[in-house]
Amino acid sequence: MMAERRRGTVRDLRRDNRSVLLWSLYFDQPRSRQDLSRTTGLSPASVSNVVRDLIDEGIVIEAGSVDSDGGRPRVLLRINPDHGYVVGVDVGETRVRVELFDLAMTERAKADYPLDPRERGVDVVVDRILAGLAAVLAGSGVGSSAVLGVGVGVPGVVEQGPEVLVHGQTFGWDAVPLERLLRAGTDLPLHIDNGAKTMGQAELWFGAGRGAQHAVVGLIGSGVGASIITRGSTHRGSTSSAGEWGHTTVMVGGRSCRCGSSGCLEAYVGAEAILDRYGRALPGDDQESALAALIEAAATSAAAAEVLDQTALYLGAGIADLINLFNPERIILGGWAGLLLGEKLLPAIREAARRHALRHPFAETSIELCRLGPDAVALGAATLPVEHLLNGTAASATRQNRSAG
Amino acid sequence: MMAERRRGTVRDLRRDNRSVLLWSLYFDQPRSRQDLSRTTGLSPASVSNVVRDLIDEGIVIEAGSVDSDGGRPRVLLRINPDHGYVVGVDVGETRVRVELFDLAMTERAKADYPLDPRERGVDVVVDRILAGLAAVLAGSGVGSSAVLGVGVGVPGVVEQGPEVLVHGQTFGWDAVPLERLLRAGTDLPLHIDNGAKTMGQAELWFGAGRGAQHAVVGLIGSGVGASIITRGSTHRGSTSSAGEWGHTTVMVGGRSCRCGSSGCLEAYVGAEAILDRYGRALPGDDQESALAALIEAAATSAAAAEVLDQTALYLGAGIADLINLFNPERIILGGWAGLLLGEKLLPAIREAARRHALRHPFAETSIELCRLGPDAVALGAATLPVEHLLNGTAASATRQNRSAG
DNA sequence: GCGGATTAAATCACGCCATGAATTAAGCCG
DNA sequence: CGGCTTAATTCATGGCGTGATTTAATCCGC
Repeated sequence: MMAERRRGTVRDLRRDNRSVLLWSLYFDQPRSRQDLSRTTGLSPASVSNVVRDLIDEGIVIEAGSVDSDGGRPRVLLRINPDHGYVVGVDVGETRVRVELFDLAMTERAKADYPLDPRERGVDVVVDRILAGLAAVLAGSGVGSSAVLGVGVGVPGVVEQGPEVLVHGQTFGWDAVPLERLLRAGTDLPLHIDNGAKTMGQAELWFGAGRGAQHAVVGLIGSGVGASIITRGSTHRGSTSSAGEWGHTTVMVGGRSCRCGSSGCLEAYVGAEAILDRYGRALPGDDQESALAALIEAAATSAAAAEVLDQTALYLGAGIADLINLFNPERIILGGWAGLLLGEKLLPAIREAARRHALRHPFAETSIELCRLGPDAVALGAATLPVEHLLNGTAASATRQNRSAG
Repeated sequence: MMAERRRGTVRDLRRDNRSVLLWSLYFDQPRSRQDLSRTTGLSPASVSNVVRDLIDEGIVIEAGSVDSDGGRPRVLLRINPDHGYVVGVDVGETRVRVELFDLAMTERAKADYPLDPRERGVDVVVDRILAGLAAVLAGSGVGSSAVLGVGVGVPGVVEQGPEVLVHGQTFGWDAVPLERLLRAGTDLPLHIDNGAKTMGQAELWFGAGRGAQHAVVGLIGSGVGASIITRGSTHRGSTSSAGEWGHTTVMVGGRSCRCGSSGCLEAYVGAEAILDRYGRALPGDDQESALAALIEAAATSAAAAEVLDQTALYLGAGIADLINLFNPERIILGGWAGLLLGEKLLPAIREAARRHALRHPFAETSIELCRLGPDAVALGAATLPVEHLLNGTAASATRQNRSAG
């Protein structure tokens, strides 16, 4: 049942080498066999052998050749974007979004369902997801058998045990067996993860985190979360709940937080907290436009400017904590509120972080903004099945199970 | 030069399997081949083959057999404690300690040199280390060629680049090439690391952290540091300075810290800070006895009790931050001050951590005290060459270089 | 337009590996 | 002292990566 990743046999060696080649190619296309041999350390002979298999399977295709001056031209290789398709689902606080991508992560179809805050029941969300799945398949003309898997990003903690359980505080979900519930409506491989983590992975693969081994993607919306990347992959901790940056304490005995504690970072720099600290009416009927208005007002209102100054101070301290503890190469700030704040306050945030972090690790860390838009949650969710394809884990096995089941 | 860890060839596969067997055996001795086959997943045939090599090399020896009722008895295997020896060095703030162990980590010799705070120059420390090395070799009768390597735990950040550099704030060291300097006096393999990290590794291997995949070892002395273990090994970050727990901000705009920032955890729960916060004269001419006296006084003095209550509060908040960010299985509290405080305050610390951490990850985390004494820094440093032996990296290569040089 | 030079890629022979099956070793028990 | 049982080794087999060799595909100079 459990796809125990075996090691130790000579066959696993091949799978690993194959995986190394696929990863290398996926993030640097197109490339020649020679080039792959150099960067992976595998011999040209092995690259040839493995690539032949990959071409036979249709994962890799030849893509023209590069001119030479006096020798056989190098044939360029790339991942076949149409070898398979992946679906990413973003279960957000106000909507369920489903997107279908090819392997080059080009969007091929999209479906969007608003989610009434009063009806965040599991069954409603499951319905939306399955409806969206059917819609993107129909809309793109992609057959179900061509889909490698479905990634789902959800709010709350996702416990990756023998049965995947979702604990979503904001949704009132407690130990919801989302995978099992979705299984009733689809037999595609499912990958469920926390939305902040999928968004972090999207930034890591395609955004501001490209190439980083150690990074933290901080997400500021109404609340505050983070995705922590160590050694090139997302840190989950012992029960998959790592990355709760928003509830680290930056002020012992400070403002009370909706989590029940006090002095949490989220109680100062979350959008809700910022607006609450300002304490006056602002134009805009939602948090997003209200925060934009507050930032606008800071040019003329001392009170607004003061709130933003404080926000930069606390946020800088929170970032400094990440730098001191993790020593990352990069801190990437995102989320809708993070981007709004970052555009205006990034210099102030950097300065506050500098003051609160140790000199040496701070000097080695760059603080940047996310490069991908709010769709990054779905995009990141869609990378989950791709990750399995590149690793050579389960993908084909699950496919077999599926056709056998 | 650089011992690039190769992968991909069928030979590396053998090295990996060998390593798996060695690790498995090292932490669960003695065991039969059968047992090893079961727990590692390797076939009995492979275990036999690899073990034969290991016995030929002298790393593993047979150690009796287990009675059977009606079958050939299982032969028990264990690591040969005398296959080689390792040296651990603890460069502390007030002394240099050098210890020699066999592979079972039984201490075979020890040398101790006080370090005058006025003479913490690099040359003095190097002299002490080399003198201690000579002393433990002489004292144990172990020949230099039988030593697998020397681990050195130092205060400050250790940058593991092409040349190992030590940045020690308390010692006034800036980019000190300690390895190169020691190399002038010995040709043994050297492994240099931060003292908090070596101590963390000692607790992970032999103390309160045994078996944990994710843990944080928090060390409280005059200052505050930590060793963060993720996926079973120490997290170093991009420039090896990760784990600076003491300088995370628990109180924006709070007490100023010797690092130049303010509101650092260390400015509240470091021994120096605690004594400073109490602000009255205490019996005892050093921090250690003064802190003990303060804890003693808390039984009768409301002011002393108040200081300790506050300490537990801040420390609990700091621990909660670790829990929220890392979601570890265990938090292990150590350092001389950490142990003093922990003995009295552990319930209060746990309660403060509970209040500041999210419910779910807190419930999955145990908060304990270190089990090893203050010698753990040297012990942990000595595990560094053992780690290389178990991994099959460099050890033999370095040995060859040595005899060739 | 054609051979030689040049570089890329595929093929081949070899050595090494893990493994299931078969075999040998080493003890119990009646 | 033979069966019986279990541990450990040995053997034959199929895979694998690799350096050396061969084939493929281009350019260049004449």
